[in-house]
Amino acid sequence: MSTPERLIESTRELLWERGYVGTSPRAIQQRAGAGQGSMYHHFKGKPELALAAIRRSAEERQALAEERFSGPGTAVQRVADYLRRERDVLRGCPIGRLTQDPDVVADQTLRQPVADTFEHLTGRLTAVLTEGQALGQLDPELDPADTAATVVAVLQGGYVLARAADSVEPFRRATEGAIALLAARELRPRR
Amino acid sequence: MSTPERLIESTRELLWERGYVGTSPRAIQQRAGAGQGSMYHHFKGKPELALAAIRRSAEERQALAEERFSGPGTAVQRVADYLRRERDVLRGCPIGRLTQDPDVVADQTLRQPVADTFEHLTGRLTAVLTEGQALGQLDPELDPADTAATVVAVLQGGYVLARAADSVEPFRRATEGAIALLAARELRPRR
DNA sequence: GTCTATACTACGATAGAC
DNA sequence: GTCTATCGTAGTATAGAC
Repeated sequence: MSTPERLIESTRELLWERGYVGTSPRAIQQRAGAGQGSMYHHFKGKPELALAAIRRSAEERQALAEERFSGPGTAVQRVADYLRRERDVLRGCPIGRLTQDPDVVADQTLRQPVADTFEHLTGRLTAVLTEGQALGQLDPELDPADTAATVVAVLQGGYVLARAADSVEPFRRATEGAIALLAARELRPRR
Repeated sequence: MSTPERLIESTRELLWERGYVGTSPRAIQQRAGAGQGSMYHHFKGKPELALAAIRRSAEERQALAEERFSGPGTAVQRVADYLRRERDVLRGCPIGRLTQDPDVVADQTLRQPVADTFEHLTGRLTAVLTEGQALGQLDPELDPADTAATVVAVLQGGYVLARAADSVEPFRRATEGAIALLAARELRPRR
């Protein structure tokens, strides 16, 4: 891997683990096996490097979600698949994490990819739910956009609860609870 | 207010705004209007001060939640009241925020009050839902513990979405979506 | 109790040699 | 492109005077 590439990847890992304030240029260089001068040759500084890292993580996250949304099954099944996807729950969400970083949230440029990711996620979920209603799988009374936001929030909140408890159990409960609530709104296929 | 008191309050504010890594003894002293020597006279250092601050915020949070849970109304109404409580959404949750701080999560002593808060919250919500079932207000098929975790997660995730979007709108959608899902499980009173 | 002085490390970056 | 030197500021604390 090239040096800029290694720097970006190291930054991604560190942002995930320690956030923006907790990530120093020094730490990035060490993890990337690059020197001081090397880093500042390829990037203007910490903010520029962080932006590259955040953008990449955001794209990755959106692609990962897409895999599940475009899978087989009814609307509820696809949402359930998304919520049950294998996740490294205790590590938390590399994107959601950044919302707790005042320096990221305060900087329009750094916040944008984070905002985009959640908008994209919510939008795709809304589409899945709307489609489910159109196919007669799902109660038409359900508000797709609100419900989509609920699903994404359960996921993000599940990470929070899991890290607080140092256990995946609350995450599992939260997601299964949401799936059950959603499943209750499924319609029987009329034949 | 006494000096130790002012130091704790300043630490609470800073932990909320900037997290553990982002909060320096210097900043605490300045906000509290206390000198270097003064702070180290009353507290051994940053971790001890943080512990006092986190404990206080955790207690405050639990008390605030209790107000809603012990209010009037059906189970669903009380949960809805809790979710709709006035909140400074864009500031985020002072407790949930700490789960993104690796130094807090890694330290058993600092993490404990955070874990306690969410356990207490989930436990009380579980009780409210169980009571609702016992009173015939709520579908007995609903799993109270899972659903309680879902509700707390929606709240925490709602903060994340709101901060990402720099808008309270996703928070509102997520909570209203959850309330609607829950309301659909209410039973009509038989008379 | 509070203040000032002092200490050492890390942060975040620039300069200039190679 | 990468390295080393250097820089000024902040982090986190201790020591000792008042």
